[in-house]
Amino acid sequence: MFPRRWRFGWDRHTEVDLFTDRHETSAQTLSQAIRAAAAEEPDADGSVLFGHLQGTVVGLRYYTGVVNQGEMVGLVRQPQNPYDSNAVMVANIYGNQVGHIKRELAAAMASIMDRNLAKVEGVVHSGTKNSFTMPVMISFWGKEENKTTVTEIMTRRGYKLNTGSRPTGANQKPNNSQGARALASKKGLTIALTAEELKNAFDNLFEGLMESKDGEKEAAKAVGTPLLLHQKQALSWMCARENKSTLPPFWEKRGELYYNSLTCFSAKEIPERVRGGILADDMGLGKTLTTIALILTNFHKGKPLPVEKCEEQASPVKGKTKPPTASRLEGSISAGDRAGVSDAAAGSLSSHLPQVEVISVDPPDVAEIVGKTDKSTSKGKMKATKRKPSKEAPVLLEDLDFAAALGGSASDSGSKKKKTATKSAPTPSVESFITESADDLSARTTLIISPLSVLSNWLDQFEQHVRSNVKLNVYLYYGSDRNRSKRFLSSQDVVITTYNVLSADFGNKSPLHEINWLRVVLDEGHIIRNPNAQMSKAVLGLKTQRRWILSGTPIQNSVKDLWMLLAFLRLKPFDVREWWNRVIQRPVTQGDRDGLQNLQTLVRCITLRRTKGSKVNGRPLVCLPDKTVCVEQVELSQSEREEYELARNEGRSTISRYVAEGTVLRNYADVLAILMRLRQHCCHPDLLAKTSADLGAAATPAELRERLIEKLRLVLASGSDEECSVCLDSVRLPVITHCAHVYCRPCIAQVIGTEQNVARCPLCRSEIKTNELVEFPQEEMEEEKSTNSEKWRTSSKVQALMGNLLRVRCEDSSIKCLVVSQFTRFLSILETPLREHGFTFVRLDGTMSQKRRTQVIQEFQSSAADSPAVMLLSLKAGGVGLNLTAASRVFLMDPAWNPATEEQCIDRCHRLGQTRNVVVTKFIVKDSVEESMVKIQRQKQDLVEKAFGSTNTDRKTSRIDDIKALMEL
DNA sequence: ACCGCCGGGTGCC
DNA sequence: ACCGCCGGGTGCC
Repeated sequence: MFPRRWRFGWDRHTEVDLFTDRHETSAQTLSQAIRAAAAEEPDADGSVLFGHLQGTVVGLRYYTGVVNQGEMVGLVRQPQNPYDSNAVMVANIYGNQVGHIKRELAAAMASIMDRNLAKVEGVVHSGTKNSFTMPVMISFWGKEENKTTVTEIMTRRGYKLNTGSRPTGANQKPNNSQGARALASKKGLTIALTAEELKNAFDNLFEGLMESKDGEKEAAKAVGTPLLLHQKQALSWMCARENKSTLPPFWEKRGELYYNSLTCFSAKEIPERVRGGILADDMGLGKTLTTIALILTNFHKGKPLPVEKCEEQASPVKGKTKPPTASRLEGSISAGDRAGVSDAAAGSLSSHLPQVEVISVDPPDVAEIVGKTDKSTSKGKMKATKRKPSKEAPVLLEDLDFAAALGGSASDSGSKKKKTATKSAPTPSVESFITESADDLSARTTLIISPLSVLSNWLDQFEQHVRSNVKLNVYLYYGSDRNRSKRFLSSQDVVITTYNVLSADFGNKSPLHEINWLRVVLDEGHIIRNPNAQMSKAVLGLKTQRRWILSGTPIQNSVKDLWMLLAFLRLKPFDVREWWNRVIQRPVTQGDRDGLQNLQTLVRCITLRRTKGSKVNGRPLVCLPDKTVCVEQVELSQSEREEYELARNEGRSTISRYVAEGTVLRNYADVLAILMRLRQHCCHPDLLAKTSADLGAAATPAELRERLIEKLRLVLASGSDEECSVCLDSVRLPVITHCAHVYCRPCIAQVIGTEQNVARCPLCRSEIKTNELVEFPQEEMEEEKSTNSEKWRTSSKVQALMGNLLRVRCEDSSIKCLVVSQFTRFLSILETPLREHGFTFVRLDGTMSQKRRTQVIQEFQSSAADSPAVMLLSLKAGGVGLNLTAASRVFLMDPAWNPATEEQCIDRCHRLGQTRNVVVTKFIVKDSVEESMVKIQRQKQDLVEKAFGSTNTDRKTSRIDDIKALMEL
């Protein structure tokens, strides 16, 4: 009798769940259980298929979960099951239980699952209509080293793992490479992608994800800054993603059911929509502004956020001073403001005047509600909790935005005619609406989570882009005295905090995790890519209706990075790691084209990305001012020329000897040093001092090596831009091999890694080992800056630069200049004449701390009268993101091997935000190695443009050719 | 009759 | 479950 009674208990339990909250509790608890199990989900990477076997799902009649033909099911251990501690539950995608695995098999599986020896997965191919049992295909995946153990365990219990090819996924599609190849031969289908193709596919995954049909949308009136065309498109897209109830990718309606074509799962209820997405525009295209516009434009039901308007225009919002009237709100609002964020921002936050008036853009019902709730809360601020949907919801077609929202598409650009709105708003289909009942209209607040470093930027941008007469409640949730009142926070329009604060609060009665947000925005969302990080968990724990990720670089390393983003967006069913792994990650990493195709579809559906180069209707998103590049030939003085020729002849004879011997590559370090010396001669004689270590005759090969490496250290430490012959780009994280060749560490590591036996240097075929690679700081600290002005002397190139700088200053003293060199010591030399001629300047090189860099850039970018006019910039300093738009003249003091490096540098000022025409001057010494370098640069560019097909060997010989050409041999 | 066989009751873990 | 298994009813051909 006992078991029977217990079964009643179990049944009653589920029944109670069904009664109380069908869609929440029962499904939720199970899916939570699965989610919890999935948290331990091992990485699918590197797992191999051990084999598969047919099993049986029993007890179907006790559960409500149904499955379709070909549907993937989850196999979840149930150690607490009172009948059998080995129990394995079978559940569908939504976490609804389907049944159990038959006892004996479950026992075998349990011993494997509990010891984490394999990940066990199920697919149901037939018998889905059965009432009592159904067959299930069970496959075992895990680390290679566990394969025999797993096979043994199963064999011991009488289960044989089949290893032949078989359908692994839904739809009987092969998603492992063997299967794919086997099929390929039969059906002429695709074969697995190569690693190369895969990498390219990732790189391009996010490219060009502009949904062309989305039209544009004007921002609400409260947005003071006019949006650019592409920003209106983004706004339109974002509003549509928040308002329209399009099914998530791979879901389709089949009769009464919603069906997922990848997992073959179907459900009666509409899958939870992703209300939000990834805005992955390039930096500088205005993600922040677009987001601010979204907040103000798309409140509930597609209407603008009800904002109060200040009667008086008195508040000097743009100023840095705190308005005197701020006192009332100050106490509550600015509690955390001062924790290190700019005064200007804090000023704006508390600058709202008490006298308020509802802006009339809102339909009457909303206005009324605002009026009512106004007094119900403290101090005249709006509170949203009492807000309720108005039943009648009068449709005001005068409200273009709203009409557009009704029509399910945004307004045409510029078509402001009311009749357009009326016409283009056909009877809205139920489909295109938010299910209003499911909407919590009481949610008001947008929570923005950002890295600390850009926190102040948000505040600045709110201030800059929100009309100064609009009272937007923005609260900075930061600092030890931050206001943790839920009531207070959820009455704000916007709450901004950092990832660190969020994760510090998490699990600690965090108010942020109890509030029902209207919208959560993750700025630089790619930083939450590690699902195990506390930060990520804290982000996933937030309750919100709409979710956005802003990121210029959504994928940093691999597909894996994407999961966290999809999980945050709650993209069903991939927010559960198992489905993501099974349907996307594993197929993709194994090179399955369908998997990649699915991934692309997935990403495409939720992402908008435009790059600086993107075009809309054939026109670039943003028009940059002109850029002119000119070369200025520099003639060496007689004494300089003599010194140069001396060095050249010496070097030439050495190198021609190497060429004759065919040992150029073996003596590469020496060759580079010779070239370096010549290049330094072209700039300034004093550059040579430290790099002229004499090679001399070395006693032992080891000693020789030592010296070669030392020589290379000097070459690289001087800031020279050298090329890695693996990636053919400028070396990044340079390392020197024992044979004295320079590569990027990742590049050479890959070369060594892919070699089965002994790895050989790509340049000279010497044996190389990882532990023999010599590393050094990217740019070594300059030796004491003893370029004392007494011994200081000029050079032709210095003269040429100074002439230009003086001329520019004479013509227009507001023009700022970048002076760029590969040689940081050259920059030091240049400081003397700059000072002499009264130029204010700053310097940016690789040795500076991140903090100092930002400081310098800020100083330089300032438009203040006493801000620096010149920046001395080391060619490789800073990343690509550097913004130096204050400058409009660029002087490239010396040519780089890699023209792309120069381009990158120029792009730091010729980019979004540049208002002036940019003039670039390259100084090239006539009849010198520099001229030859320019020639080679051009050839390289041609090569790159003609074909990517040049192999490594081609490049190696061309490197020798380069050197011969440089020395005119 | 301490068996075989029949047929009804019953059924996940 | 159109099964297997259990256990009661039954019993030559």
